[in-house]
Amino acid sequence: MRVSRVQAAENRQNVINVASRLFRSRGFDGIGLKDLMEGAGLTQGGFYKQFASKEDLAAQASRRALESASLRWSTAIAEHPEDPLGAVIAFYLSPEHREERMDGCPVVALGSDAARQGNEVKASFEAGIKAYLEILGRVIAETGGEESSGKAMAILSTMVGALTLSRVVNDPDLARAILDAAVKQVREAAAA
Amino acid sequence: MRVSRVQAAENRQNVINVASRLFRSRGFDGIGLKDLMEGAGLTQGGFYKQFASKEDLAAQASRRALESASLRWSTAIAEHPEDPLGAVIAFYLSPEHREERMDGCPVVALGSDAARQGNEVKASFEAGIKAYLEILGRVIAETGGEESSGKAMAILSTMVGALTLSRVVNDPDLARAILDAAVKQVREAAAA
DNA sequence: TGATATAGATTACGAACGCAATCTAAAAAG
DNA sequence: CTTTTTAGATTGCGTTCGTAATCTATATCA
Repeated sequence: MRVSRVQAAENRQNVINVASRLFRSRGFDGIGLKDLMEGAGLTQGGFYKQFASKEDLAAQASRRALESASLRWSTAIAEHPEDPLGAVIAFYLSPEHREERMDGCPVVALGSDAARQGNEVKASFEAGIKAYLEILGRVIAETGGEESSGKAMAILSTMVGALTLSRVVNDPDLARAILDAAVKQVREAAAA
Repeated sequence: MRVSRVQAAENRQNVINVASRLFRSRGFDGIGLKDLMEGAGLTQGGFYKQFASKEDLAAQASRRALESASLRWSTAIAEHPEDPLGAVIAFYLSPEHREERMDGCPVVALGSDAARQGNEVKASFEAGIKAYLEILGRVIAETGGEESSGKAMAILSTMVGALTLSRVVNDPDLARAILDAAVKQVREAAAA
């Protein structure tokens, strides 16, 4: 059945939102177009009226996921203006974030997949990473010394790496120790 | 055709070695059993005489990849006993390693895929990560202060995260800046 | 040494699933 | 009312993992 123009646009956005979560939880190759569309309450048939290809959707879903992720950073910071860095660390390097693959950071959930994708997907990630870095750079500029750009890159690296490592080990104690070690190093690096 | 016992064992090892490289370059879901076996000069049919399932092979290939990776660390350190940390950094955080997905660090090449796999695959990663941490811990103990265990975790996080980030962006300058920033932070963290 | 059982490999097959394209019917827009 | 746009069904074709039947050279044992 057909729906109104605004409805169609709404459906399209819904597909992107659903895909941004399903890709994160199962990987780009881990879910097919059929399940993807059904997850949005539609059927596979209409897919190619909305997207050029699966990779097209992957690029758009990646952008959406990264936008929502950096929005989460901004929100956390706005809620704790007295300790912005602590606010970001508190949720990013938490055991909860470790379990929350579907709604968590797309760089960790899809990083190694994204490295194998085409330029469109990478462009989405690049934009999102730049947004992360800008936010981090502002937070650090207030706190510590200079060269906040490079420092932001190093801190983001530590955070992404720690969450990645914590997810690929079985031992929950080791996972937690890695996150804790990262918290400590990020604090020290930001203050230096 | 049937081959000798030692030949069969050799073939088996060869499949694991080939898989450890092909999985890294295309992802666990990015390559099928047919291409995997053909890459080892065999055919798809015999696969289940050697492995219980695709995930079984994934677990064994992951272990093999991580063993070869930490061997590379040890070799680099042995070649530069005067600056072991610098030796590891020099190749791990290099633009060459960024391009070299097929033979590079499996944590970066397969990290987000591995997080979605079962316990066997994760066990392989956990063992490899512990090997990384042990090597790093020894290197740091010589160089800087105490609490080398947590420090090693933080440093490994930074290295894994930086290489991951450098691979998911298109801009080569940004990729390089991220690696350089990580080099700096790792040096400082180790000396602290 | 010679007969036999069997491991290792091959081809073939099946059911499910992948992405993509085409066609249809219907509703919205003009 | 006519044109456009859309959801959805259907179809096509390749590929996926896994199983089964077959073949043959190797181990094993008499």
